[in-house]
Amino acid sequence: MTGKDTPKDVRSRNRGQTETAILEGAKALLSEEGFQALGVNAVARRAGCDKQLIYRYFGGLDGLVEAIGGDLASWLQDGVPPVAQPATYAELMECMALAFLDALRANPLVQKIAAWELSEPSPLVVKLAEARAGSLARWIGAIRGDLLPPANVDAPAINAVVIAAIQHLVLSGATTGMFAGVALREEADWDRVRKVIARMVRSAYA
Amino acid sequence: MTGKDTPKDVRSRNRGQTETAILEGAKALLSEEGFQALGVNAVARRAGCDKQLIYRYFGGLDGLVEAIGGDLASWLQDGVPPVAQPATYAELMECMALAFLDALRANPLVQKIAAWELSEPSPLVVKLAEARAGSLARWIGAIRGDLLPPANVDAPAINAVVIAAIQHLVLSGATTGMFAGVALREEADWDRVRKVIARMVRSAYA
DNA sequence: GAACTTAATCACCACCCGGTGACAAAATGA
DNA sequence: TCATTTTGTCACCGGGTGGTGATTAAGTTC
Repeated sequence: MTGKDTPKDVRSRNRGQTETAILEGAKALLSEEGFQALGVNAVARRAGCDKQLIYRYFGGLDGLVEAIGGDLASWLQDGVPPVAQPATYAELMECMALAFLDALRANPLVQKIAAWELSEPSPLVVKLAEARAGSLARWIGAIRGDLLPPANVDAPAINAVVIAAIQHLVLSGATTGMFAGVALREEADWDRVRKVIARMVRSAYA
Repeated sequence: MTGKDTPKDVRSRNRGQTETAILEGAKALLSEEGFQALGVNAVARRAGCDKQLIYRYFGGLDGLVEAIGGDLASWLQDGVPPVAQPATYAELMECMALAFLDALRANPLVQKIAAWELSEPSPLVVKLAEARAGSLARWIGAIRGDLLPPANVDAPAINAVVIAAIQHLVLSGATTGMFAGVALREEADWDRVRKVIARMVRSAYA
């Protein structure tokens, strides 16, 4: 312990470390304040460093957002427990819809990104949209297995409608706590939604 | 024609006129550029007057947004043709859902306001949300007539899910032109969505 | 025509934003 | 020990924003 003691000071002056500090700061800021607050100055303040480093290490906000998109690739695989493989495609999609609802509800970062996509069609955010869509598609493909949808229904469209409804209800619940007169705050409210969605998915594939 | 000719000059220097110019300018700006661009300076530029007048006549942006909300009260009644009264509640809701889809798709102003609600829970925008929700509730109440939903289903929740799906698909279509791998650009794409939604509403109330 | 009210404009403020260049300090290598 | 590269900080610029007097110009009334 002659020269290289106090290892916690080593943490400073470390590029990789500040890179992750910036990235995590940006993700936290986006989660908590929304995309409106995602600026160079705000991220730098949050990460506790100078904004110049954002330009140096990420090439500006664009690159930083792209990095966030990269982290987003597997947000579904992690949180969702391995579902017991159901017998029919209808059961599978019902269970998938409910899992998606809980996963999205527990992930404010993805919520804010989804809201961002609906508000700003800038090319910057299109990258994020593609990342999220790809993650969703991969997730569905992974748990689908060899089950096939009934031949006489438009399964992709049905799934899009179901996912759209879930996404919108979760976003509305997070902001206003209501939608179309239905409360979306307590867990009982969400049980109500779960019941209806399960019923609709089942009957749509019947 | 001694003194009061050139009546087009009279249009200037008229308070009511510039009030509506400001209000219409704000609505147009919101429709075309989104809520991010809705600032005092931008509205004044658009309306062709000084921003001071916004503070004088509306008490700032808040009052102006409130005025927009007031204009929003009857956006559904106007655009929707009087529906031929159907026989069952399921038929009624199916027809209402499709009418809502077209009405929202044709109204970029309401689209932008809906996106605003999902991105910013500020009290300013809550007023707008309430105005929109009230308009929706009144519209449904007006065309419901004496039809009652089946007793064994949670009709409000089902309707909320349907409206949420429609709203989200319309917003996604307007910005990214896709959702969950399903294209939302051509009219054929929307026919696909219409078919699926009609089918799901019908089966949900069966 | 003069006094007064109202509509509209202008000039200005502090503040925050994104972005950049110059500079200090720590590590690295000879 | 000295030179070089890397990491980090600071100061500054132009420009846009929300917000507020002070001022000018057009109607209105007597």
